[in-house]
Amino acid sequence: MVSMKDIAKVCNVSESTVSKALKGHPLIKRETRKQIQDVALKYNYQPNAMVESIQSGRSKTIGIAYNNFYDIFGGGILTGVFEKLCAAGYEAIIICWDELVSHDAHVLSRFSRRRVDGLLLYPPRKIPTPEYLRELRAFHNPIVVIDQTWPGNEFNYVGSDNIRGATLATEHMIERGISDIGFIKYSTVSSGNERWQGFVETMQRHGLPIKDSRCIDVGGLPDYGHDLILKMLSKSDRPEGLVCFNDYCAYHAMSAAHELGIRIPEDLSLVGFGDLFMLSTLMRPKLTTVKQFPEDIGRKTADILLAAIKGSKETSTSKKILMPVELTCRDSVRQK
Amino acid sequence: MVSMKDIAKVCNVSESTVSKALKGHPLIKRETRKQIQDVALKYNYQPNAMVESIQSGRSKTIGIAYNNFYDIFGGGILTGVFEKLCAAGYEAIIICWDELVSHDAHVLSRFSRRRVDGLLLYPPRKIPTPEYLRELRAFHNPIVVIDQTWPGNEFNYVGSDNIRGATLATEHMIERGISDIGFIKYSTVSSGNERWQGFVETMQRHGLPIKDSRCIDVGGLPDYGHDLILKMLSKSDRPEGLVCFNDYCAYHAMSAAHELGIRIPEDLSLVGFGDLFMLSTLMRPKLTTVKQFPEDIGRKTADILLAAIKGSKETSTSKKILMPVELTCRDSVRQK
DNA sequence: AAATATTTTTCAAGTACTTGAAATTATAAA
DNA sequence: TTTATAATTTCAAGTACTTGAAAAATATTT
Repeated sequence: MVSMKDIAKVCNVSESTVSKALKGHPLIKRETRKQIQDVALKYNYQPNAMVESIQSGRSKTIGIAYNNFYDIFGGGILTGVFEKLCAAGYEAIIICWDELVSHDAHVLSRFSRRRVDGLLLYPPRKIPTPEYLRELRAFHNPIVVIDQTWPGNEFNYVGSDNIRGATLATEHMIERGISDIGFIKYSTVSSGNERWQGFVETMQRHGLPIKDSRCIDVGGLPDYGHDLILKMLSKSDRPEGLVCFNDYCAYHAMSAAHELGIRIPEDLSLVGFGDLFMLSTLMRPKLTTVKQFPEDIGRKTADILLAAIKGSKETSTSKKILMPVELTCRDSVRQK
Repeated sequence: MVSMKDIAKVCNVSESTVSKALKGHPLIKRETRKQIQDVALKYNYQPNAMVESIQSGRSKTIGIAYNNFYDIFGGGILTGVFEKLCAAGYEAIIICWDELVSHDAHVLSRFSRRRVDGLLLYPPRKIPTPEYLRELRAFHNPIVVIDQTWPGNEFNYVGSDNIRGATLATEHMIERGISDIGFIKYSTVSSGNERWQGFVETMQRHGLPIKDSRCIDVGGLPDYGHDLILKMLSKSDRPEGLVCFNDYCAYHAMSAAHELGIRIPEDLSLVGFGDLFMLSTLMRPKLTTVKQFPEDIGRKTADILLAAIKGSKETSTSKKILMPVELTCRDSVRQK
């Protein structure tokens, strides 16, 4: 790799002259500057970003603790995040969750050693452990958590407005004259509890009963609790409609219904959550679902993180952002 | 961030003593070493990886030019790549294709400035431009290209054995007594041409004709040429079977068939390529397809790149690796 | 106690730059 | 021609480390 030293030698000047010439310093004579810039171009000189980082104390790199690369929702988030990072001249180091926690030592040390300027957490659907929280609190740079929060969470947070989403889903069913509505919960994550809360509040507001036999919790279960769903639907006493924690649950509910000969939406209406690419439109019938905007979530997250990095010294209180959601009507809820 | 200087001050020794003590140098006295290590642990000292990089001339970072985060096949590749990188103590900087080429200047400069030790290219389905190739050739570190090659490609290459895959797909149809077989081509990428070649060779080997009216090329078309597929299938003179470039094409063929009331597999048999997560098993009927192993491709790619980085000076000839594929029989090809 | 050997620690230079101060060179005025 | 002024360029120190050589401290032998 060609360095400033090389250019200095070729141009017969000192390294500091090269340094100044390349950033257009006015103290350097026009012709000298021109010559140095030409030589730099000719040899395709690229400044060593790591040196700049050491000197400025800013690595212009953020760390992303990421669920996994099969996560289609996460893919949308990353797309939005990278768009903003690129525009700001930042790069990202991604470490997948399993690899992060595979070391018994410090979870964040790989990020610390690379001196990332900030941290973006998009963890898998798990409740944070105390050790992990302790490490996060000891981390000296800004942190934004996506899609997961917890009581007393002191970090910046960006996520979908889950309560509103569940409200939209439930009210849509009620509007279509469905009153015997069940819910597939996912209680091991915050978004799951928020969606459940939205469902409960909406049912109560409309004076509708919430029956235990129609609500199951598939949090953390393998295959999104396919067996549990099958069991609930195989009883003769089953709901007319099911609001599902997410599109995967809805998919399992739909295939369970297919197995049991239950027609959708005639015998059972379904609403999903997420509007995941390649999932909600591929199912037959196509899934009515609450649309989220992962790219917007990614962009917003990056904005907050970059702003926090810029104003590092100011002790701004942590931000909690709820991103809008929309109901996308397709064919899985019966007409009135 | 706590530095060696800080630890040296606390322990009342020089920085070089700290440096040696922390890497367990035997010249440092036991007690001194112990004390320094304890202090480092107490203050959670993390060495600055960028400094090590500058000194060693190895950034322990690779660059990944990546298609986009919605690519489910790419997700598998990244999973395999990251597994190997992590084990080798490497990190990766990912830049999505659109962002890479959005600068009119040097495409690879962002990687060069970060001094990546090697490059991994998983580009979108496009033929490389001459400028881009010129830049690649000028790049001083090892390069591995995934899933895309071209005549005279001088770089390392890892991809699925597309010819064999297409052969398996075509022979499966022939075995099931289907002889009027068409093909959905994707001629703007190398894998597309290889699959076409496998199809042609197999048909010829079995003495079966390849009819123009049954073969369409959807390379680069929006929506994987859905309209073209629809047009072909709406003629009364249509094939009994269609070998498709990939699962997306097969999906579009299937939904076109649904639109036209053509039954699958009774009236039309389909074989896809890829066995993409959430696609081939979600379609109804489930898709018979050629399974690829993206994680293995990722692992192999990382192995080759890391080996090339290690033995940088040796001028080993570039490697061309074809990864195995398998036929996964499901329900989209009619029984004999 | 002095000389020698051994152990332990520090110094200085290198990595690829940046930056303000100091030195050098060129130009203008006296 | 000397002096003052302005325009250029270089020096030196800093960033956070590593490394081999040199120095210092300690232990052993005579």
